[in-house]
Amino acid sequence: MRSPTELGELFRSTGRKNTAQRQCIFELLHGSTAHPTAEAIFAEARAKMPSISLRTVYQTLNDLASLGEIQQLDLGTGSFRFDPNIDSHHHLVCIECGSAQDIYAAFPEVQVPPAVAGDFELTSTEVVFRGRCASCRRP
Amino acid sequence: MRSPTELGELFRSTGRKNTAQRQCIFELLHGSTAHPTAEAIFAEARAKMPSISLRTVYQTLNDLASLGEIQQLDLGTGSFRFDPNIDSHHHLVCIECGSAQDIYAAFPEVQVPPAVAGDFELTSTEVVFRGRCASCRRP
DNA sequence: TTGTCAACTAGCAATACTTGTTGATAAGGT
DNA sequence: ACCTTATCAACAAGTATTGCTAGTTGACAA
Ligand SMILES: [Mn+2]
Ligand SMILES: [Mn+2]
Ligand SMILES: [Zn+2]
Ligand SMILES: [Zn+2]
Repeated sequence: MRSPTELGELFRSTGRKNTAQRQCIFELLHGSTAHPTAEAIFAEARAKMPSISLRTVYQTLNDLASLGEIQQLDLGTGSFRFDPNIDSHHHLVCIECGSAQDIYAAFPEVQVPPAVAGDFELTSTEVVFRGRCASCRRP
Repeated sequence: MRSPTELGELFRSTGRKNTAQRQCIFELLHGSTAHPTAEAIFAEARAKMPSISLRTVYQTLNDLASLGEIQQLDLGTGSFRFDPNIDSHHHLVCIECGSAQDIYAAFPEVQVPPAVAGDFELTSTEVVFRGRCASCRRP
């Protein structure tokens, strides 16, 4: 995703408002690699802006996602994860603590078998590796 | 998963009871390839047993899953899908109607990159293809 | 700078899916 | 047939997300 300043301009140019709450969320997301949930972002935002509401966090995340600035991922951990990395990539997810990390690898062999592919209009291919992360293995 | 009769015996031998409601659910799942939700199974079961409760359906599905007779899949469609096919396989999911079909293909090239693999204990690798199915394409 | 107005915020209600609880019931070993 | 206890059905509660609304605020133009 773009810088907080650029996102402010993007929001204004699309008829949205560039509010302090939104800037706060932009800054938290920028450069984050933790794949936070809405609740996690809410907790961080609240530390800087105690009055911010969870509803505003969801609203802003949804706006960013529909503008294509972040990805909303369902990694099977019970709630959506938000990812400022919009490149095509895959994920490694800990089944114990839910932590997720990027896997940058193209898997060109992963294709829908020809027998099925004809009738189906493919839009995305997701690979999720699951297991236990280093810190969950050493207790 | 095994036949409804065998599942009845399995339930009894694991200290569970083989009730009419459970047999009904076993029969609905047996040979099904639709990856139904709990609600879908509830609707079908209710047609045959009007008094069955949704709670009982969830209970039985959870029992089957913990016995390893079915898989509980999160395909990102909002609710769990239940799969009597317990072989290792992947899925093709329609983003419009939510229909899911099996993809039987081994992707041996799909591996966690070595730089990451060392610290991570891998338990499963899931591939989900998303797009629009044949009937959703022709309106 | 200031006025105008649509968009936004916060708080709370509602929804969707799943699990917890409980008195009554019925399966299954003896 | 009896007794024990898992299960049943109904309802309540929990979790994640979205809907609603009255008051507030940012953006744009005069
Ligand atoms: Mn990512
Ligand atoms: Mn399947
Ligand atoms: Zn972990
Ligand atoms: Zn479809």
